[in-house]
Amino acid sequence: MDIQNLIDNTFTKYGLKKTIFRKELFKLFYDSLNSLSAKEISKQFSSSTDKASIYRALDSFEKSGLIHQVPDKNNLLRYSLCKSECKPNHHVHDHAHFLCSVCEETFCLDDFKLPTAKSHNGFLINELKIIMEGTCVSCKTI
Amino acid sequence: MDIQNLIDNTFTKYGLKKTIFRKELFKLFYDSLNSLSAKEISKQFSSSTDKASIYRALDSFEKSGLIHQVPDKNNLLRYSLCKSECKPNHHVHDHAHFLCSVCEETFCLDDFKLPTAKSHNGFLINELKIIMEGTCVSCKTI
DNA sequence: ATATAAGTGCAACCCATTTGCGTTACTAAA
DNA sequence: TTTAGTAACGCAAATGGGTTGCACTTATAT
Repeated sequence: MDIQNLIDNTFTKYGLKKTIFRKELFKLFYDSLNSLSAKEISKQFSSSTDKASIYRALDSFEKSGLIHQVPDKNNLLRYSLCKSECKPNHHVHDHAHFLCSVCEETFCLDDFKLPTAKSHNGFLINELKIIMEGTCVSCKTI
Repeated sequence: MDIQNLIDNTFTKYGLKKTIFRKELFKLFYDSLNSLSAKEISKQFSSSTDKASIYRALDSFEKSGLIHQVPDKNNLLRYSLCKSECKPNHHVHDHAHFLCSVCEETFCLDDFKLPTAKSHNGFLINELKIIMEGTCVSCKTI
């Protein structure tokens, strides 16, 4: 499925209007290797694009299962494109995240799978995250 | 070692002045089962205690290895008392953290140990965190 | 005692994110 | 194709956690 069809299908499916801005925002995530923060997104659009629109679009994309929040070194809201397994209001993320201390990028380590225990000492576990910090492959070799 | 001696020893050791506020702040952590945010701390002191003093105290306690930052559901700065293994500028935290979705408390799961791998697919790992979300023991039984 | 430096309170600031509101522009139904 | 309904928009103002500058206070060492 190419990106235009993907946008058409998903936007229709979840009642998202196909505005120019939202279509381009989705494409930005689609083309991006890593994650994006509101500030980084803002730089990709003209200055007339309001930050409120960006935050609202991110929020509704997340609710539709298109993108998911990833951790950020500076506690910013930061998102990545979801895999196809994600559904509205039910994200499936079984991988660890890596924060690079040098370039401050966040990477999804898709092959680092998370433990699946559902409880520990009486604590009921709904969600489990593994967040690593260190130096990413690219920064290591500079 | 009782708490007064503990305060005397540690404060002296790390050049922290024994002011009334900082001694009471330390005691608050010492007496608290879980973690504390600046806002929660603020409620425990008179309104003349400025938030800047709280943040500065938290910062210097952390640098001295007395408390460590723990994750928070709402991205607030949140701290817990350290175990004795922590040293100034060198925290040793090999346990997972649990965020309760009901009471929003953060718990240290001291017996849930972290993996110790130093690298993954060329990514160099300095630090690894495991953060669980769900329902804590107390909230489960309500 | 006195000097020094850590700690305090106050006010102002920073900056990411949110909210209110009136307007615009998709979309679906007539 | 027109039209009504509503998602999304832009703008401005607010919110709120955290920080900073500065003058004043207080603990501590000599």
